[in-house]
Amino acid sequence: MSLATASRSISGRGSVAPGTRERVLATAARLDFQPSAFGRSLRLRASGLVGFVVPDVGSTFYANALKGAQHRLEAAGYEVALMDTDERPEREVAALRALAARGVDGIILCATDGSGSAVRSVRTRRRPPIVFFDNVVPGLGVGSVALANETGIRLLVEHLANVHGQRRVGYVGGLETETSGTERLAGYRLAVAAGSLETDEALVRAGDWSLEAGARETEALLDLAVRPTSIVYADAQMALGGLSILRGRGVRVPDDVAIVSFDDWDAGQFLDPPLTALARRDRQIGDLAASLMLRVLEQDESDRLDVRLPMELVVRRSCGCGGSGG
Amino acid sequence: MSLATASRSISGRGSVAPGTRERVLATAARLDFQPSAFGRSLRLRASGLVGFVVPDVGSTFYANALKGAQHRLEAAGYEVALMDTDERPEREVAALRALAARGVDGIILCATDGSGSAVRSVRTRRRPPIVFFDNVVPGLGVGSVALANETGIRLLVEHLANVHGQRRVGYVGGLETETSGTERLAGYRLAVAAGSLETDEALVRAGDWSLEAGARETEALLDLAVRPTSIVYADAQMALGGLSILRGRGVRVPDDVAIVSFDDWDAGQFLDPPLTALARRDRQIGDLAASLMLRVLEQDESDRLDVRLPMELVVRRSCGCGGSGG
DNA sequence: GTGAAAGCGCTAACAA
DNA sequence: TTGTTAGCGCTTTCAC
Repeated sequence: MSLATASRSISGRGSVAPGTRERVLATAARLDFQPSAFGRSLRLRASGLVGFVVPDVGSTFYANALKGAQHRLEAAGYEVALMDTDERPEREVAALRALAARGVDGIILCATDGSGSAVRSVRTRRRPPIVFFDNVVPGLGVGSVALANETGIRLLVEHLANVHGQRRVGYVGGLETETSGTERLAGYRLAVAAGSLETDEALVRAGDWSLEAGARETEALLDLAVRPTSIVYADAQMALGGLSILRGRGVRVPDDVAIVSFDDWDAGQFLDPPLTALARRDRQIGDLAASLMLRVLEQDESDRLDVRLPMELVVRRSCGCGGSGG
Repeated sequence: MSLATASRSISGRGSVAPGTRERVLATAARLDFQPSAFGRSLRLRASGLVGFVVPDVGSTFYANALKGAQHRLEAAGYEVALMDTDERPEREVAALRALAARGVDGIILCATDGSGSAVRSVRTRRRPPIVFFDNVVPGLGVGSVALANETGIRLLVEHLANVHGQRRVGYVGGLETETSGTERLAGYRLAVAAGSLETDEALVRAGDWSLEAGARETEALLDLAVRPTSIVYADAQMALGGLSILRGRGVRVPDDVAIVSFDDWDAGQFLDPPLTALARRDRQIGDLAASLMLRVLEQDESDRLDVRLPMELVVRRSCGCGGSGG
């Protein structure tokens, strides 16, 4: 019984007599034999590995997106190689290089550098296909999945304006190096223009998604000669940071200042006051990104696909509604 | 110029004339050459990869532990291969097998199956060293890092008893297939006994760490002929679930029922009421687990090390204290 | 249906 | 210092 037959029996390719195969499988089991991925990948020039690159796995959004992608990919026989860029372009470059060296078959990437210069700067011999998610670099990669950032923020602003008659709405944004940041900002501006709300550039603050930034920028907003009567936060972390400042300063929410935020999450309903926010399907975005990748890997599809996931407004009390949660 | 010289120049091992090396490096850069990890690992019989296996990356605790481990390992030139078991022993087995096939140099494992039968059932030819974290299988592996579960819960119960005069304290526990579950339960029983509190088995409920379990078991506690006057939750998710039930039933917290919980996290202070809980250093546990792993991988240390991270009580208002947060 | 042999990309031992 | 060679574990022609 030769090496070749053993290989055929275990991999299932090629033809082997049923009896022989059984014998091979039995001894393999007895010897705790597992084919080495190295030899296999080396020979096959494919690793069965898909890279997944995010700015921060510590964020539940990315962690859950990862889970979604992992599930889908594992079902298709792939494993995922995770890289965390810490929101730093240099680390993004390093991650991309490392994944290429590891021979991944594809990369699902949340770009930290929206201009795409990080991605473009990485020159490697093998260039695995890239699916962007959350932060998209236009024109690059074989597809993308992202949230409907712009319409999401518009939903928020329009709710404040139309339902609560808000005219002076502040905005605490995320990083503008990321499309999730620029698109949300664009959504704010569009909504403000469309609703003829007050357009004061002092109302528009740039944060970096963090609790601290939320606190800092909220303070800036409160220190304005004329305060906003409501604030839109581009993510939940910053809303939390803002909430702590508002509370610390004795500002009543929503009576003095109403607040709403982009991300929703489990605990939103338990805050004081319960937070009006946009719900997203964390896992779905990862799942979709994985599906796009598999489409390329398995079906060889080459037409690019760009998916946008709609957001749903979850009304609670921080916007001024009397609603649920209490 | 031969293959060997090129290899030596790039890997930095062996001696090469400075001029030659420079020339090699230059052309390598020009050709975007990267050594293939497959060939390298195959030859070296080492992958530079460490597996990291958790029950749920979606949980911020594990996600941050992962980040901590990743940082430490990357600094030492390793990459991490993440696996998510979804809290299911079969998946733990599958993950362990997959990692072995991928040739990881070591595995950092949060066991889902505290009995260790999952780990033990995995027979592979190469057996990478295992460092346990969070959930430990006693006697297995080369080391472990976990939280001081028992003393942590005691801190909580003792605070309720000594500061707030609580005598009838309910407990909503986690999975008892995990050491984090059994140890926390043990801590509760110890504290109850030590403080001569009411020992009614109906007060002790078993959950599974989830929001839903927290809600369900809290209902059971409220439906008791004689309600507890306070509840200890073994994690924050369940505390959140409990909070929603308490609120829904119009039970005042902390006046009617005081609550405290094991995990603390960013949003704890913004809840209504702010949650008294135990703070942990999420990333530190991952970092430590990685250090233990590196100790084995790099220094060949063979004496096992078992580390317990102390917990710190963060007093807010849900326990009955008048403290900060509002 | 089965076996022999070549080769994927790399490095280490040895020879020059 | 540099080159030659063998072999890590696997799969796949190509004979048989």
